Amino acid sequence: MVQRTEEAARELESLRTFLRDKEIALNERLPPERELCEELGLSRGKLRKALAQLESEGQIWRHVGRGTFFGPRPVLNLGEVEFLCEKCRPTEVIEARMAMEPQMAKLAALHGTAANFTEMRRCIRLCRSAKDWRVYESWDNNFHQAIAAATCNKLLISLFETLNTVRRSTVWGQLRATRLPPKDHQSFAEHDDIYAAIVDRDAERAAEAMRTHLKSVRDRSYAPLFS
Amino acid sequence: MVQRTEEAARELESLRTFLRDKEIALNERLPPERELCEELGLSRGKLRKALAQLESEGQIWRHVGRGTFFGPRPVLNLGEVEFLCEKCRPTEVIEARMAMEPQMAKLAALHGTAANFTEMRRCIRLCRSAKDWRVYESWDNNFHQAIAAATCNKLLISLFETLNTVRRSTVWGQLRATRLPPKDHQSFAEHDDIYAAIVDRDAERAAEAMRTHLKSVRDRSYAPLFS
DNA sequence: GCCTGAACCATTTCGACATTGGTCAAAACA
DNA sequence: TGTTTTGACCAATGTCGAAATGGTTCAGGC
Repeated sequence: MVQRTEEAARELESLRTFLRDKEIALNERLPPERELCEELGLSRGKLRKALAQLESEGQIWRHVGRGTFFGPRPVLNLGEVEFLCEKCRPTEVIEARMAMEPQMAKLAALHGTAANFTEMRRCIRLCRSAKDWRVYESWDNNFHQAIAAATCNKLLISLFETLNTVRRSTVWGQLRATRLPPKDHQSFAEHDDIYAAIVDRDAERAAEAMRTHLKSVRDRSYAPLFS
Repeated sequence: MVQRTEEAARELESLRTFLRDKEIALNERLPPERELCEELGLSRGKLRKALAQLESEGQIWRHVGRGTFFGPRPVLNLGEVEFLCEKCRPTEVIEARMAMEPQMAKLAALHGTAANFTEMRRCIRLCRSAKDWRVYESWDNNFHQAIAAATCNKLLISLFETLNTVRRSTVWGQLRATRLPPKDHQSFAEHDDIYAAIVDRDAERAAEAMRTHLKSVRDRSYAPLFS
């Protein structure tokens, strides 16, 4: 039994080193499974197990007929989002978030289920334990997405996914340029406040906590521009 | 000169009667220009002039490589919107509107330009003068879209277009079933209030007026269900 | 019992070709 | 001379079939 898990771990590691060495870019498609089998000297079954592990970690995503891709799964059709990304100034993104997210926090406090709260806790926990700014960003994203899910309103969820995708692309562009520090203790406390208000079913407090958080994010993001 | 305009008018009328007699459905593609030329016995130039007139009236829309279509131009990719229309309950649509539109009214009060205000006035005027519930709905839509445009935030505008398209489809379904009266004096006054607050640059009052309007719409739409 | 390899499936991508609205210039017409 | 028609061309889109891809199943082998 130990033999088997050890072997699986080695296969997983060989896949990870492949991604690192080949310097696969974000959203880039990696070779089809059948080619990767030969390249890594694995059977397709073994390879698929390793890929499944990476997928569960959110490192890659797969789609029948399209391929396997590096990075988080895009939630929406890329065409429109690319269009929006090009046309939007970063200030527009934060303005849109400040318009939408406090209202969604309200609805999350009103309609959220226990499962939604569990997911929020998970995101907060993994946000805190992130050793890398990239992983932190990912779980921060998931936290806000979890709040959207808690509204139990499919239309709002879909709208927020679009907003979030645009946000992610612009933020990532910023991060690559400015190399922000990966850990941000202020955001941790603010996330806690938002979560507490939602679980308490206190809609107004949830909206206010979200507003405070977004203001804080905005000031931190754009303060360097004026200093 | 009179001869020529008379002739153009006759060609335009023959095209209108064609649309009526063939009972072209909403969003249906009508025959390509080259076929229509033969069918109506017009040269392509004449036909295109008549088509341009209908397009300027908003009756049809055209796109290179796709064709000419009956009805208002869809503002977004239909695939996602159709998906959302099927999956959304009407209560979700009004909930999403109550979350987004008051915030957008705020931003419209802050960032709106004179051109935006002129467009809002036009929509309000044409809303009042509408003799048909279908036309009324159309200009009501345009009014809310004008408010979105006044935020000067391309991302929010795009998000609202999606919301508005979903709303339109569900509202149209309702209307066809329940045959609501086309004129609604309460909405007229509410539109005026929203417009006045935005022009006064009073963000909070604009949001409150929008909230009042949406509550009123919600109560009128769903009151019949509980009576 | 488990792994392997191959085959098969549903979905998607890609390329070649036909179609369509937009445009222009020469021909035909008045 | 001025206008309209006609045909041709262009860029963008739809169409359709072949190839590619992830997901699944199953017989064969260790």
